Amino acid sequence: MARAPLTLKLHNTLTRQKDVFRPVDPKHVRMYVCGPTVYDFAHIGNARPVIVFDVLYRLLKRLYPKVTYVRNITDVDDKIIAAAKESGEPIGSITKRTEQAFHEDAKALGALDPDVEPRATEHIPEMIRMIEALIEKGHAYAYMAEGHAGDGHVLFSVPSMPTYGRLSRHSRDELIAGARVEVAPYKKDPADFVLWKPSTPDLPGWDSPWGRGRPGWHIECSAMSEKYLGSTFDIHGGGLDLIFPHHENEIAQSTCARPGETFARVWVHNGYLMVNGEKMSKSLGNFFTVRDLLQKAPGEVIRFAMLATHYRQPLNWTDDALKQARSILDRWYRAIALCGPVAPIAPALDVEAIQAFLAALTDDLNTSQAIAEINKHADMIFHAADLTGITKKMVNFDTLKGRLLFMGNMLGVLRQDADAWFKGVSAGSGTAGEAEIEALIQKRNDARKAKDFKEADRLRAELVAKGVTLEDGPKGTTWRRG
RNA sequence: GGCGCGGUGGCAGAGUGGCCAUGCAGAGGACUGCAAAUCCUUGAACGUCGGUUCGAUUCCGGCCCGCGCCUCCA
Repeated sequence: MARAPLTLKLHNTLTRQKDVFRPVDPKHVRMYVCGPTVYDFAHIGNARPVIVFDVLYRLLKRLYPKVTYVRNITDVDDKIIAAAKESGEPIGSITKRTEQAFHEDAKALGALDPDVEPRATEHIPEMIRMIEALIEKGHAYAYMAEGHAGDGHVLFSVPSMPTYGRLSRHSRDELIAGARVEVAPYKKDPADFVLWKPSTPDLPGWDSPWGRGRPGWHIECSAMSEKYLGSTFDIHGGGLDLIFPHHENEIAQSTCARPGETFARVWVHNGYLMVNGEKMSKSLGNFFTVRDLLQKAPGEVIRFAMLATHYRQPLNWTDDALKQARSILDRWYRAIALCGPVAPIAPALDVEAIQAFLAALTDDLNTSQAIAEINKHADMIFHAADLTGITKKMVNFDTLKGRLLFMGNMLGVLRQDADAWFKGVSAGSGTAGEAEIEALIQKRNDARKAKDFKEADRLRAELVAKGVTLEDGPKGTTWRRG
């Protein structure tokens, strides 16, 4: 069979269209994604990019020999300071605890670890050096006026960069016209933004040429992406809401500090997570955390619900979406179980089912289409399992199973044993012990043998009440939770 | 005010200039003591008004509706 070439296409926010992805170095693809600010538990809006870029990471690893994925931890920020002030908990304790919680959540959602996870506080010298380079090149200025408000600020000079605003398609003039904030007196231009700000003795701070202070919000990503990926790299990702000002300002910092470099070539942004038709965000207060959700559903179900919608579409989070995610995963696990305990065979990638699946994923990460392809393949297994006699003997179930697992794993699901999936105690399932369940089933089967169907149905009802569903098959009775 | 996104069958949600999404739910049948699962069959959609076209849900324009960014946010 002719193997169709797999060309990855990604929607690039810079061009606002799907472009063929051409890495700077096809032997080594480099990607940076904005990670969490560690001051509070991750909500599911934060979880979306974690999952989306994890799928992209898995796909890139499949397509290229080497991938370096960097996701930062922002552990110095005014929101963290505010949280510490409010609760009285020391900053170091908040950031450490929250970072750990984030890692637990990411793991529960089936996300692979990034290759590098740099912390902002461990890269202050790199940031200071980049700010110095910007000042040298006339793209930044320090406001030094001892005793005056604003002393010790360093600002990026937006008018010094003619192409400022290309990513978000805002001109400097538009920004100023639409501005709803007062212009700080230490800014030369209303659009200028902070690279470095002074810290009072009670606040986290580092010595710098401009006195004791801390970095502005955007500089860490410029400094850390450069350190680990170089001044020009392939993909920069994050949520839609980071396009402006965060990513716009990163571009300004990085390209002005390193003339001739491109910084990120492709910008990939995931859409918002909505709840009741409104964007979910911490500032609106209409959010729930990944931890809360993990009490209601297994991480795999949450992850799947996230992938059922294309990553650039807004995703309205509902209980029903979770229910649907679970039922599709049930179907797939059922197909796996039907294949039997055979060892799955790693699939040839050029078979049609896999080609169609990969074609969907490489088309700007069309996970919805990819899921449809897996459904078709699951159907094939169900059909095959319904065959009888010689035609059934001709079916190679370990190959079919191998393909299904391959596709599932590309999406980061189907990670467990089918038996564990159906019988394991998980979030949202019943907790009756297996021995107790097996005993009731035995009693029911005795009743069935004695044709005491009234008693058999009573026992079934008892099991249903415990969250157990029975399936009587030719090989006996099997059960599952849910 | 400026910039931008979206409106697909009962629900969720892809996609396409002419034929199929996919899943759930629904209807009928097979199987089953009854179920569950599976199989077979099946109905159902492209906000609105114009334009381009042999033909538009798909391209273009107006309108209506919803949402977002311009300020901290994934």
